Amino acid sequence: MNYWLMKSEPTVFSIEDLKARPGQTEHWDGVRNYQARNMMRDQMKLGDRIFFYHSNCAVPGIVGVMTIVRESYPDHTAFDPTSRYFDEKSDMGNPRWFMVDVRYIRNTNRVISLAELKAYSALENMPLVRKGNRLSIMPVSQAEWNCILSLENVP
DNA sequence: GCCAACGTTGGC
DNA sequence: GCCAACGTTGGC
Repeated sequence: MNYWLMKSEPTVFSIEDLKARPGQTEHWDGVRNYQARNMMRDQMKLGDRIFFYHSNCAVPGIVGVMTIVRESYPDHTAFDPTSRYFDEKSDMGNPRWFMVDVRYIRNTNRVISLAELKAYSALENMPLVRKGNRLSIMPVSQAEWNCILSLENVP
């Protein structure tokens, strides 16, 4: 099983939004970065665990855990001219962008903030805490996953 | 292939 | 709102 972290701006799509969806499941559309796409398309597998991260908000940080319930398939919003994610260069015969379906598992006991994550040397290699890195989807190692979960109950 | 201009991300 | 960092675009 692989571990991941996925970012979303809570004003656009929050963990509460995911929790409220039918089946607590939603497709993760709108990824328009090749590195992130490649990870979704080639490496994300059913059952993988994912940290849900709230970005661009008052307290950016990890807010919950979700899992993959459908592996990659074409992101249909790229074909929709009315979508903010429309990409005229993606055609249905040879889609450029992909997405996966994710399902809510749980909220973390508290928000594990970016500021806090930056304080742990065990996490210093995560793209998340590296200056200038803007990857919206990134792999998380087993050790990093365990480290982060262990912070959940730290007051 | 180079690189300047531009757009986006996302913390602060 | 600011701005640093980075990715993409397009002229040449």
